[in-house]
Amino acid sequence: MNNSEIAKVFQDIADLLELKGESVFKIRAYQKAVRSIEHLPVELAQLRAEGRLREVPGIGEAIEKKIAELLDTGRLKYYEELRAEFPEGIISLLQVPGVGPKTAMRLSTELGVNSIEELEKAILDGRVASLFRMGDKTAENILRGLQSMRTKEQRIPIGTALPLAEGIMASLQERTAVRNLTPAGSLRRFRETIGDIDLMGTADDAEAVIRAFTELPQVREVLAKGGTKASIVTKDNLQVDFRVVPHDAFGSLLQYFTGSKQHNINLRERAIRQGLSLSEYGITVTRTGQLEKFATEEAFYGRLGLQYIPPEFREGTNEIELAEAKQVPEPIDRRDVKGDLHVHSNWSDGRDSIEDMALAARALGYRYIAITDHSKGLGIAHGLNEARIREQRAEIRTLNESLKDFRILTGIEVDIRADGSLDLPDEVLAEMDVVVAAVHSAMGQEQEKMTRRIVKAMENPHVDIIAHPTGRLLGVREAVAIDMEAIFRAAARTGTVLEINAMPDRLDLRDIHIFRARELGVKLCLGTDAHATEHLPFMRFGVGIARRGWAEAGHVLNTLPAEGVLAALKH
DNA sequence: GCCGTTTTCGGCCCGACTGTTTTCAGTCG
Repeated sequence: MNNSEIAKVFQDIADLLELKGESVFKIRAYQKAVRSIEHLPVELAQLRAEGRLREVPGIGEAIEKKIAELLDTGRLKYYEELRAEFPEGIISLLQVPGVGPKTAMRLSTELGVNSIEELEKAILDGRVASLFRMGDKTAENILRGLQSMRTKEQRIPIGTALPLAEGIMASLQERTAVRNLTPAGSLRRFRETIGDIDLMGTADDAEAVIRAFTELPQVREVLAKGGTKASIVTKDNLQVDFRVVPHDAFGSLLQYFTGSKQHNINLRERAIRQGLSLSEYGITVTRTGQLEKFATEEAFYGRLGLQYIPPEFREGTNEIELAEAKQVPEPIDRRDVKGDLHVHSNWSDGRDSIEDMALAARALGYRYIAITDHSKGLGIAHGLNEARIREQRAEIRTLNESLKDFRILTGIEVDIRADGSLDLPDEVLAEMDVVVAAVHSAMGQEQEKMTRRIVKAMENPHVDIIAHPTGRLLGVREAVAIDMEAIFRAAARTGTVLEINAMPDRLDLRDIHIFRARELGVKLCLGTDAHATEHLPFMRFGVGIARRGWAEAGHVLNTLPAEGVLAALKH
């Protein structure tokens, strides 16, 4: 079983224990284990083999045993017995906003409702409202939750959410005197998908800013509106929560609403031991009841004796311990990136000329790009054969003579065939500045074959970079079946660079892969896979995901100047 | 069920909102 399957079992256990009315601390322990496992950069099976399961925060004696049982047998007796105590389907009720464990249990025992469909029926015929301590409003609230669950976009990719949030922030800046306007929540932590957009700001006149927010042209519906906060649904069907506080309390507010939940819980547990109590309003000294306010997050963390923790690190792993020891890494910044190593042109399936791509890249402050059009095997993308490759190289040479302070590297995105061989002969690859290799076909191969295929490509001395290593497309296509640990080890062994593809529907490698690859000494690079000039700025998404993988500038090849990149590539 | 620079036992994050209530339980973030 893999990590997400095991996490799912423990999530179910936590839900079932809630229905059962077990100790909230026990439930919280399982939930903590789930979150911990979800963010784990290594498979549990491997940790167990190394005898290191107990090093994972939230995994103790009991959960360690359960993981072992799941890994050995694929089943868990405790889980099966627990499930047998409840009607099938009851857990699904917990997915409905407004329905918690108490309500779910009553719906099941008193009304025999054990599915979303039965719940809807029971609301519509009035049975839910007739329950003791329930009423029309509660029933209606649940119905609304049920409908929003169906109609609302679930989690949307950050590539969609961030521009929408920026549009709203720009409108708000134009119309009001709001200050410190910034995203919070998962958007600020740069998770690859976002549930709701959270915005924070400060103002002298909070009410005026809130009012302007609810009257923005993007607004379709106002869900709630008060003196300091409001929630709206945009015309894109996205919920946006906005909160405004006085300037001097902004630090603690932003910290609180950035989360993650587990990070905040860990932070507060630690604060209690220091005799402090944390909230969005500030830090209270328990002994005196004195509330201290913080205008910045730096000051807030500083008061707790901690180094500042970048939002992308705040997932409740070991970031607080590192901040205590003043050993938080300095994550890569967009300004560190000196060039783009994965760019297409109209020589294959790109839209724009090489010159236009180069000029656009230079305008972004880059010193170089690598033109990596597709190879001939990708007929659908007008892949290049040997003859056209030579023509393209001549054009690049001419352009390089006229471009000042900028260099176009010659390259190719060569197709990795189903058997791991490459689509172009070694002699042709040898003449390139940069060889990027990628899988584009036969993506359904079984894990062992796919892993061997990519490892074989990495063993080719001319292959510098593996592009979008897992092949996933967010919300469209799952990652190919592949043994990532084996890929990382082969990359480290052969000196092959793994790409962090910045295209917002790819973000591949993903955060936990970047984390693990780094640990194993794998070189990384950033590439946008741009097929038009307006794709070049997608670099910021790649940088954001790299930061979530705790990557520093030194881990990423194209923070070097062009000569440095060429010197570091293996061929 | 986890965990420890107070503890191997006795703690365990904090506040807001809502609805159905006469003081609070349930849910959410």
